[in-house]
Amino acid sequence: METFAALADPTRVGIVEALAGRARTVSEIVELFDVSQPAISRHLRVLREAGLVRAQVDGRRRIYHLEPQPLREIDRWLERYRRFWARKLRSLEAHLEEG
Amino acid sequence: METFAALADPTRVGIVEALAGRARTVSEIVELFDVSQPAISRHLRVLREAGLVRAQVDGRRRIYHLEPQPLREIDRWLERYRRFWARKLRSLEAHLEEG
DNA sequence: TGAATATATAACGTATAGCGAATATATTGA
DNA sequence: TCAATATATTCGCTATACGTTATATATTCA
Repeated sequence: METFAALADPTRVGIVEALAGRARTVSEIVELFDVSQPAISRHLRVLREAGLVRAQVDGRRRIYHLEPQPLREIDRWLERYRRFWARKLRSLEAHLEEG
Repeated sequence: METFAALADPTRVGIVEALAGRARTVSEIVELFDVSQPAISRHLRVLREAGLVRAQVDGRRRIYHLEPQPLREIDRWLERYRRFWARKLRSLEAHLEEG
């Protein structure tokens, strides 16, 4: 899953979180982080290639939007593991009742 | 989230998936992939440090188990984004009805 | 005890990631 | 048209990731 690699960098996770609030231009995103504009553009490229964001061209600006599909795929991947923590919770409960 | 970085490598995702079936020794895991035993041990270390697996010592063997907690944190992180794809689905439905 | 087994670590090479500075490419507006 | 603005790309650097081979550390068992 390329999505995990795209989210492996904390700045990129921050960008995704910022775009969850609302769409933003590159300049707006640059203001949020303590890295240069080229570095942000590179992060945006990685996110774009992973399908996590989309750029809407508006004159000389690019308005970046969140694309939830890859996150949804992670959600589906996690399905298999939900029973694991359900089991953990049950055994924790059993332990508490017993103690 | 360190978990994303731990899952950024396909071999490590494969190990997590294998351990979802059942706990396994290092040798068993090595058999599943086309990389050397030291490479697997390194991947296991990354997964261990991210809290995704736990090693139970059994003589000279280590039995690796899945630890679901970090995956559960991803699940909770995704919570915020669920409304995004719900919205997308609604607008898709609206589009279909209209068309 | 000593050979075999299971796993981890060390050492080293190469590829890739991430950064800033400089530069290229559009686009806007005076 | 030309300067300013917005963004992307290139370049060069350093750090880190991942792989293999070699080796270290336990542990088992004949």
